[in-house]
Amino acid sequence: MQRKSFDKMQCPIARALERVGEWWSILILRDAFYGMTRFDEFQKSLDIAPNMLTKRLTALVEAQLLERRQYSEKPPRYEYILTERGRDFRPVLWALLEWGNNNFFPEGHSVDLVNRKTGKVAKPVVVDSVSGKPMTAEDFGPKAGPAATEGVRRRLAFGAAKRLHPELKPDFSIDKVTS
Amino acid sequence: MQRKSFDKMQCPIARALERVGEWWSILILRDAFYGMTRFDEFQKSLDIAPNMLTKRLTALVEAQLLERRQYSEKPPRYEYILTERGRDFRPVLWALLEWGNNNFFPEGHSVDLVNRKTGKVAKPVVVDSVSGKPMTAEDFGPKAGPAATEGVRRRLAFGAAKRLHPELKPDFSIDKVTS
DNA sequence: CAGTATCCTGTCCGATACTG
DNA sequence: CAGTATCGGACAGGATACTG
Repeated sequence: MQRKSFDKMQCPIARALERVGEWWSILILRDAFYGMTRFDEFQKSLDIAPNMLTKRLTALVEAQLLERRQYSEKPPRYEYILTERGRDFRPVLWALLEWGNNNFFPEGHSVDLVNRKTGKVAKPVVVDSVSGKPMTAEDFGPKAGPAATEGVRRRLAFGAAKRLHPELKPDFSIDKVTS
Repeated sequence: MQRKSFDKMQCPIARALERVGEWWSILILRDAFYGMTRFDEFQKSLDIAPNMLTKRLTALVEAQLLERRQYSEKPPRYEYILTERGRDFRPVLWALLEWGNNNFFPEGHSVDLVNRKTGKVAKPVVVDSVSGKPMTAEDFGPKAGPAATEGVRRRLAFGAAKRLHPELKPDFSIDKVTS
Protein backbone atom coordinates (compact mmCIF):
# COMPACT_ATOMS: atom_id res chain seq x y z
CA MET A 1 0.00 0.00 0.00
CA GLN A 2 1.39 3.36 -0.92
CA ARG A 3 -1.56 5.63 -0.72
CA LYS A 4 -4.43 5.15 1.63
CA SER A 5 -7.77 4.45 0.16
CA PHE A 6 -9.94 7.49 0.60
CA ASP A 7 -12.96 5.25 0.34
CA LYS A 8 -12.38 4.26 3.91
CA MET A 9 -12.91 7.85 4.88
CA GLN A 10 -16.63 8.25 4.92
CA CYS A 11 -16.48 11.61 3.23
CA PRO A 12 -18.11 12.47 -0.09
CA ILE A 13 -15.22 14.65 -1.15
CA ALA A 14 -12.71 11.92 -0.40
CA ARG A 15 -14.74 9.39 -2.32
CA ALA A 16 -14.98 11.74 -5.25
CA LEU A 17 -11.24 12.25 -5.23
CA GLU A 18 -10.75 8.50 -5.23
CA ARG A 19 -12.11 8.59 -8.80
CA VAL A 20 -10.79 11.84 -10.18
CA GLY A 21 -7.90 12.70 -7.89
CA GLU A 22 -5.18 11.72 -10.32
CA TRP A 23 -3.47 14.53 -12.13
CA TRP A 24 -4.64 13.65 -15.59
CA SER A 25 -8.14 12.42 -14.86
CA ILE A 26 -9.84 15.77 -14.65
CA LEU A 27 -8.10 17.03 -17.75
CA ILE A 28 -9.27 13.97 -19.64
CA LEU A 29 -12.81 14.66 -18.48
CA ARG A 30 -12.44 18.26 -19.56
CA ASP A 31 -11.54 17.13 -23.05
CA ALA A 32 -14.38 14.64 -23.04
CA PHE A 33 -16.69 17.59 -22.40
CA TYR A 34 -15.05 19.31 -25.33
CA GLY A 35 -16.27 16.42 -27.41
CA MET A 36 -13.21 14.23 -27.63
CA THR A 37 -13.80 10.51 -27.67
CA ARG A 38 -10.77 8.82 -29.15
CA PHE A 39 -7.41 7.80 -27.83
CA ASP A 40 -5.35 9.94 -30.12
CA GLU A 41 -7.62 12.94 -29.72
CA PHE A 42 -6.92 12.92 -26.02
CA GLN A 43 -3.29 12.23 -26.58
CA LYS A 44 -2.70 15.12 -28.93
CA SER A 45 -4.64 17.55 -26.82
CA LEU A 46 -2.98 16.61 -23.57
CA ASP A 47 0.47 15.66 -24.76
CA ILE A 48 0.38 12.71 -22.42
CA ALA A 49 2.42 9.51 -22.67
CA PRO A 50 0.34 6.76 -24.28
CA ASN A 51 0.77 4.26 -21.47
CA MET A 52 -0.40 6.84 -18.97
CA LEU A 53 -3.39 7.68 -21.10
CA THR A 54 -4.31 4.02 -21.28
CA LYS A 55 -4.11 3.75 -17.52
CA ARG A 56 -6.18 6.80 -16.81
CA LEU A 57 -8.80 5.92 -19.40
CA THR A 58 -9.10 2.43 -17.98
CA ALA A 59 -9.51 3.84 -14.49
CA LEU A 60 -12.18 6.25 -15.64
CA VAL A 61 -14.02 3.45 -17.38
CA GLU A 62 -13.84 1.32 -14.24
CA ALA A 63 -15.15 4.19 -12.17
CA GLN A 64 -17.98 4.42 -14.71
CA LEU A 65 -17.29 7.99 -15.72
CA LEU A 66 -16.51 6.92 -19.25
CA GLU A 67 -17.88 4.10 -21.34
CA ARG A 68 -15.67 2.24 -23.77
CA ARG A 69 -17.67 1.61 -26.90
CA GLN A 70 -16.73 -0.18 -30.08
CA TYR A 71 -17.48 1.90 -33.12
CA SER A 72 -15.82 -0.22 -35.76
CA GLU A 73 -15.73 -3.96 -36.34
CA LYS A 74 -12.66 -4.26 -38.47
CA PRO A 75 -10.41 -2.98 -37.56
CA PRO A 76 -11.79 -3.07 -34.02
CA ARG A 77 -11.95 0.52 -32.79
CA TYR A 78 -13.14 1.95 -29.53
CA GLU A 79 -14.20 5.32 -28.32
CA TYR A 80 -14.67 6.73 -24.85
CA ILE A 81 -18.00 8.32 -24.11
CA LEU A 82 -19.08 10.18 -21.02
CA THR A 83 -21.61 8.24 -18.99
CA GLU A 84 -24.33 9.99 -17.06
CA ARG A 85 -22.14 9.90 -13.99
CA GLY A 86 -19.39 11.48 -16.04
CA ARG A 87 -21.65 14.19 -17.43
CA ASP A 88 -22.81 14.84 -13.91
CA PHE A 89 -19.28 16.01 -13.16
CA ARG A 90 -19.72 19.14 -15.25
CA PRO A 91 -20.56 21.50 -12.37
CA VAL A 92 -17.28 20.61 -10.69
CA LEU A 93 -15.39 21.37 -13.87
CA TRP A 94 -17.11 24.71 -14.23
CA ALA A 95 -16.53 25.67 -10.65
CA LEU A 96 -12.89 24.82 -11.12
CA LEU A 97 -12.71 26.81 -14.33
CA GLU A 98 -14.27 29.82 -12.68
CA TRP A 99 -11.89 29.62 -9.76
CA GLY A 100 -8.91 29.28 -12.07
CA ASN A 101 -10.07 32.22 -14.16
CA ASN A 102 -10.55 34.45 -11.16
CA ASN A 103 -7.28 33.64 -9.50
CA PHE A 104 -4.62 32.70 -11.98
CA PHE A 105 -5.14 34.76 -15.10
CA PRO A 106 -3.83 38.23 -14.46
CA GLU A 107 -3.11 38.44 -18.17
CA GLY A 108 -6.77 37.91 -19.11
CA HIS A 109 -8.93 34.85 -19.64
CA SER A 110 -8.14 32.19 -22.19
CA VAL A 111 -11.49 30.48 -21.87
CA ASP A 112 -14.83 31.81 -20.73
CA LEU A 113 -18.17 30.23 -20.20
CA VAL A 114 -20.66 31.95 -22.41
CA ASN A 115 -24.41 32.13 -22.69
CA ARG A 116 -25.18 30.69 -26.11
CA LYS A 117 -28.19 32.89 -26.69
CA THR A 118 -26.97 36.24 -25.51
CA GLY A 119 -23.26 35.71 -26.08
CA LYS A 120 -22.52 37.21 -22.70
CA VAL A 121 -19.82 35.82 -20.48
CA ALA A 122 -21.43 33.85 -17.70
CA LYS A 123 -20.67 34.16 -14.01
CA PRO A 124 -21.19 30.74 -12.44
CA VAL A 125 -22.33 30.67 -8.83
CA VAL A 126 -23.58 27.83 -6.70
CA VAL A 127 -27.20 28.11 -5.66
CA ASP A 128 -29.42 25.91 -3.54
CA SER A 129 -32.17 24.82 -5.89
CA VAL A 130 -34.48 24.05 -2.97
CA SER A 131 -34.57 27.55 -1.53
CA GLY A 132 -33.23 29.37 -4.53
CA LYS A 133 -30.60 31.08 -2.41
CA PRO A 134 -26.92 31.47 -3.22
CA MET A 135 -24.96 29.06 -1.10
CA THR A 136 -22.98 31.38 1.11
CA ALA A 137 -21.11 30.10 4.12
CA GLU A 138 -23.40 32.07 6.40
CA ASP A 139 -26.59 30.48 5.18
CA PHE A 140 -25.40 26.95 4.45
CA GLY A 141 -23.10 24.47 6.07
CA PRO A 142 -22.24 20.79 6.24
CA LYS A 143 -24.18 18.53 8.56
CA ALA A 144 -23.97 14.87 9.47
CA GLY A 145 -26.22 12.77 7.25
CA PRO A 146 -28.10 9.58 8.05
CA ALA A 147 -25.09 7.35 7.33
CA ALA A 148 -22.49 9.43 9.15
CA THR A 149 -19.81 7.51 10.97
CA GLU A 150 -17.86 8.47 14.05
CA GLY A 151 -14.95 9.95 12.13
CA VAL A 152 -17.18 12.21 10.11
CA ARG A 153 -19.09 13.33 13.18
CA ARG A 154 -15.90 14.22 14.94
CA ARG A 155 -14.80 16.42 12.09
CA LEU A 156 -18.15 18.14 11.95
CA ALA A 157 -18.25 18.60 15.70
CA PHE A 158 -14.88 20.25 15.47
CA GLY A 159 -16.25 22.93 13.19
CA ALA A 160 -19.17 23.50 15.53
CA ALA A 161 -16.83 23.96 18.48
CA LYS A 162 -14.76 26.56 16.68
CA ARG A 163 -17.88 28.51 15.93
CA LEU A 164 -17.11 30.55 19.01
CA HIS A 165 -14.20 32.26 17.33
CA PRO A 166 -15.83 34.95 15.23
CA GLU A 167 -12.60 36.15 13.66
CA LEU A 168 -12.33 32.90 11.74
CA LYS A 169 -14.82 32.41 8.99
CA PRO A 170 -14.84 28.88 7.71
CA ASP A 171 -17.92 26.83 6.91
CA PHE A 172 -18.63 25.84 10.47
CA SER A 173 -20.71 22.74 10.53
CA ILE A 174 -24.23 22.66 11.74
CA ASP A 175 -24.70 20.64 14.86
CA LYS A 176 -28.04 21.84 15.97
CA VAL A 177 -30.50 23.36 13.60
CA THR A 178 -33.67 25.23 14.39
CA SER A 179 -35.84 23.12 12.21
CA MET B 1 11.10 16.84 -14.84
CA GLN B 2 8.62 14.29 -13.73
CA ARG B 3 5.31 15.91 -14.35
CA LYS B 4 4.73 18.59 -16.90
CA SER B 5 3.77 21.96 -15.61
CA PHE B 6 0.15 22.55 -16.31
CA ASP B 7 0.84 26.25 -16.16
CA LYS B 8 2.19 26.01 -19.64
CA MET B 9 -1.19 24.87 -20.77
CA GLN B 10 -3.22 28.02 -21.07
CA CYS B 11 -6.28 26.45 -19.53
CA PRO B 12 -7.97 27.67 -16.36
CA ILE B 13 -8.72 24.14 -15.21
CA ALA B 14 -5.12 23.08 -15.68
CA ARG B 15 -3.87 26.11 -13.79
CA ALA B 16 -6.27 25.41 -10.98
CA LEU B 17 -5.07 21.83 -10.78
CA GLU B 18 -1.51 23.06 -10.59
CA ARG B 19 -2.40 24.36 -7.13
CA VAL B 20 -4.82 21.79 -5.79
CA GLY B 21 -4.13 18.76 -7.94
CA GLU B 22 -2.22 16.83 -5.29
CA TRP B 23 -4.11 14.13 -3.49
CA TRP B 24 -4.03 15.70 -0.07
CA SER B 25 -4.44 19.35 -0.98
CA ILE B 26 -8.19 19.36 -1.44
CA LEU B 27 -8.73 17.36 1.72
CA ILE B 28 -6.65 19.86 3.65
CA LEU B 29 -8.76 22.65 2.23
CA ARG B 30 -11.89 20.78 3.19
CA ASP B 31 -10.71 20.62 6.78
CA ALA B 32 -9.75 24.27 6.68
CA PHE B 33 -13.36 24.99 5.77
CA TYR B 34 -14.37 22.88 8.73
CA GLY B 35 -12.46 25.33 10.86
CA MET B 36 -9.17 23.58 11.36
CA THR B 37 -6.10 25.77 11.50
CA ARG B 38 -3.33 23.88 13.26
CA PHE B 39 -0.87 21.28 12.21
CA ASP B 40 -2.04 18.59 14.54
CA GLU B 41 -5.69 19.25 13.86
CA PHE B 42 -5.09 18.49 10.22
CA GLN B 43 -2.93 15.57 11.06
CA LYS B 44 -5.40 13.85 13.31
CA SER B 45 -8.29 14.43 10.97
CA LEU B 46 -6.48 13.22 7.89
CA ASP B 47 -4.20 10.61 9.35
CA ILE B 48 -1.43 11.91 7.11
CA ALA B 49 2.31 11.52 7.65
CA PRO B 50 3.74 14.68 9.22
CA ASN B 51 6.38 15.27 6.57
CA MET B 52 3.71 15.08 3.87
CA LEU B 53 1.50 17.48 5.76
CA THR B 54 4.36 19.94 6.06
CA LYS B 55 4.96 19.72 2.34
CA ARG B 56 1.35 20.18 1.34
CA LEU B 57 0.79 23.03 3.77
CA THR B 58 3.86 24.80 2.49
CA ALA B 59 2.66 24.39 -1.07
CA LEU B 60 -0.77 25.75 -0.22
CA VAL B 61 0.81 28.72 1.51
CA GLU B 62 3.01 29.37 -1.50
CA ALA B 63 -0.01 29.18 -3.77
CA GLN B 64 -1.64 31.71 -1.44
CA LEU B 65 -4.59 29.56 -0.52
CA LEU B 66 -3.51 29.48 3.09
CA GLU B 67 -1.74 32.04 5.19
CA ARG B 68 0.74 31.00 7.85
CA ARG B 69 0.21 33.17 10.86
CA GLN B 70 2.00 33.27 14.16
CA TYR B 71 -0.40 33.11 17.07
CA SER B 72 2.06 32.69 19.91
CA GLU B 73 5.42 34.32 20.63
CA LYS B 74 6.88 31.79 22.97
CA PRO B 75 6.78 29.16 22.16
CA PRO B 76 6.50 30.29 18.54
CA ARG B 77 3.34 28.77 17.15
CA TYR B 78 1.74 29.08 13.76
CA GLU B 79 -1.68 28.48 12.34
CA TYR B 80 -2.91 28.13 8.80
CA ILE B 81 -5.77 30.37 7.79
CA LEU B 82 -7.71 30.37 4.55
CA THR B 83 -6.95 33.41 2.44
CA GLU B 84 -9.59 35.00 0.28
CA ARG B 85 -8.33 32.96 -2.64
CA GLY B 86 -8.67 29.88 -0.49
CA ARG B 87 -12.18 30.73 0.62
CA ASP B 88 -13.05 31.34 -2.98
CA PHE B 89 -12.47 27.66 -3.54
CA ARG B 90 -15.61 26.73 -1.62
CA PRO B 91 -17.92 26.31 -4.64
CA VAL B 92 -15.56 23.72 -6.06
CA LEU B 93 -15.61 21.81 -2.81
CA TRP B 94 -19.36 21.87 -2.68
CA ALA B 95 -19.76 20.78 -6.26
CA LEU B 96 -17.41 17.93 -5.53
CA LEU B 97 -19.31 17.02 -2.39
CA GLU B 98 -22.58 16.99 -4.24
CA TRP B 99 -21.18 14.83 -7.00
CA GLY B 100 -19.71 12.42 -4.49
CA ASN B 101 -22.98 12.21 -2.60
CA ASN B 102 -25.00 11.55 -5.71
CA ASN B 103 -22.72 8.92 -7.12
CA PHE B 104 -20.84 7.05 -4.43
CA PHE B 105 -23.13 6.73 -1.44
CA PRO B 106 -25.61 3.98 -2.13
CA GLU B 107 -25.71 3.40 1.63
CA GLY B 108 -26.92 6.94 2.35
CA HIS B 109 -25.16 10.26 2.83
CA SER B 110 -22.61 10.83 5.55
CA VAL B 111 -22.53 14.59 5.07
CA ASP B 112 -25.14 16.93 3.66
CA LEU B 113 -25.15 20.61 2.96
CA VAL B 114 -27.95 22.14 4.95
CA ASN B 115 -29.78 25.43 4.98
CA ARG B 116 -29.05 26.90 8.39
CA LYS B 117 -32.38 28.63 8.69
CA THR B 118 -34.77 25.98 7.48
CA GLY B 119 -32.68 22.94 8.30
CA LYS B 120 -33.48 21.48 4.92
CA VAL B 121 -30.91 19.60 2.93
CA ALA B 122 -29.68 21.80 0.11
CA LYS B 123 -29.39 20.84 -3.51
CA PRO B 124 -26.47 22.76 -4.99
CA VAL B 125 -26.67 23.68 -8.64
CA VAL B 126 -24.55 25.98 -10.75
CA VAL B 127 -26.34 29.04 -12.02
CA ASP B 128 -25.23 31.93 -14.20
CA SER B 129 -25.62 34.96 -11.98
CA VAL B 130 -25.76 37.24 -15.01
CA SER B 131 -28.83 35.71 -16.60
CA GLY B 132 -30.06 33.82 -13.58
CA LYS B 133 -30.30 30.63 -15.62
CA PRO B 134 -29.06 27.21 -14.57
CA MET B 135 -25.91 26.44 -16.47
CA THR B 136 -26.97 23.56 -18.63
CA ALA B 137 -24.81 22.32 -21.46
CA GLU B 138 -27.44 23.39 -23.96
CA ASP B 139 -27.49 27.02 -22.89
CA PHE B 140 -23.86 27.55 -21.93
CA GLY B 141 -20.51 26.53 -23.29
CA PRO B 142 -16.83 27.40 -23.27
CA LYS B 143 -15.52 30.06 -25.61
CA ALA B 144 -12.10 31.46 -26.36
CA GLY B 145 -11.36 34.49 -24.21
CA PRO B 146 -9.28 37.58 -24.99
CA ALA B 147 -6.02 35.91 -23.99
CA ALA B 148 -6.61 32.58 -25.74
CA THR B 149 -3.57 30.97 -27.30
CA GLU B 150 -3.38 28.67 -30.28
CA GLY B 151 -3.54 25.48 -28.23
CA VAL B 152 -6.68 26.53 -26.45
CA ARG B 153 -8.32 27.63 -29.67
CA ARG B 154 -7.58 24.32 -31.26
CA ARG B 155 -9.24 22.45 -28.42
CA LEU B 156 -12.28 24.68 -28.59
CA ALA B 157 -12.48 24.41 -32.34
CA PHE B 158 -12.49 20.66 -31.97
CA GLY B 159 -15.63 20.79 -29.91
CA ALA B 160 -17.28 23.04 -32.44
CA ALA B 161 -16.47 20.64 -35.23
CA LYS B 162 -18.00 17.70 -33.41
CA ARG B 163 -21.17 19.65 -32.94
CA LEU B 164 -22.45 17.98 -36.05
CA HIS B 165 -22.79 14.66 -34.27
CA PRO B 166 -26.06 15.00 -32.42
CA GLU B 167 -25.81 11.65 -30.68
CA LEU B 168 -22.93 12.94 -28.61
CA LYS B 169 -23.79 15.46 -25.97
CA PRO B 170 -20.72 17.13 -24.56
CA ASP B 171 -20.28 20.81 -23.88
CA PHE B 172 -19.43 21.71 -27.43
CA SER B 173 -17.61 24.94 -27.50
CA ILE B 174 -19.02 28.10 -28.94
CA ASP B 175 -17.18 29.31 -31.99
CA LYS B 176 -19.67 31.72 -33.34
CA VAL B 177 -22.30 33.32 -31.20
CA THR B 178 -25.33 35.23 -32.31
CA SER B 179 -24.64 38.23 -30.18
C1' DC C 1 2.52 21.03 20.43
C1' DA C 2 4.52 21.70 15.93
C1' DG C 3 6.97 20.23 13.36
C1' DT C 4 12.12 18.29 11.22
C1' DA C 5 15.06 14.48 9.77
C1' DT C 6 15.73 9.93 7.65
C1' DC C 7 14.78 6.08 5.17
C1' DC C 8 12.08 3.36 2.20
C1' DT C 9 8.63 1.84 -1.16
C1' DG C 10 5.27 2.32 -4.64
C1' DT C 11 3.86 4.41 -8.60
C1' DC C 12 3.07 8.33 -11.38
C1' DC C 13 4.82 9.78 -15.36
C1' DG C 14 7.79 10.43 -19.42
C1' DA C 15 10.40 8.50 -23.41
C1' DT C 16 10.76 5.36 -26.78
C1' DA C 17 10.01 1.40 -29.51
C1' DC C 18 6.91 -1.66 -31.39
C1' DT C 19 2.37 -4.11 -33.21
C1' DG C 20 -2.15 -5.45 -35.79
C1' DC D 1 -5.19 4.39 -35.61
C1' DA D 2 -5.15 2.57 -31.01
C1' DG D 3 -2.90 1.14 -28.34
C1' DT D 4 1.04 -2.47 -25.69
C1' DA D 5 5.74 -3.22 -23.89
C1' DT D 6 9.71 -1.81 -21.54
C1' DC D 7 12.77 1.17 -19.21
C1' DG D 8 14.14 4.65 -15.95
C1' DG D 9 13.74 8.75 -13.03
C1' DA D 10 11.45 11.66 -9.88
C1' DC D 11 8.72 12.11 -6.09
C1' DA D 12 4.46 11.37 -3.49
C1' DG D 13 3.52 9.20 0.41
C1' DG D 14 4.27 6.10 4.65
C1' DA D 15 6.77 4.90 8.92
C1' DT D 16 9.44 6.14 12.50
C1' DA D 17 12.50 8.69 15.40
C1' DC D 18 13.72 12.87 17.18
C1' DT D 19 13.74 18.08 18.81
C1' DG D 20 12.66 22.68 21.28
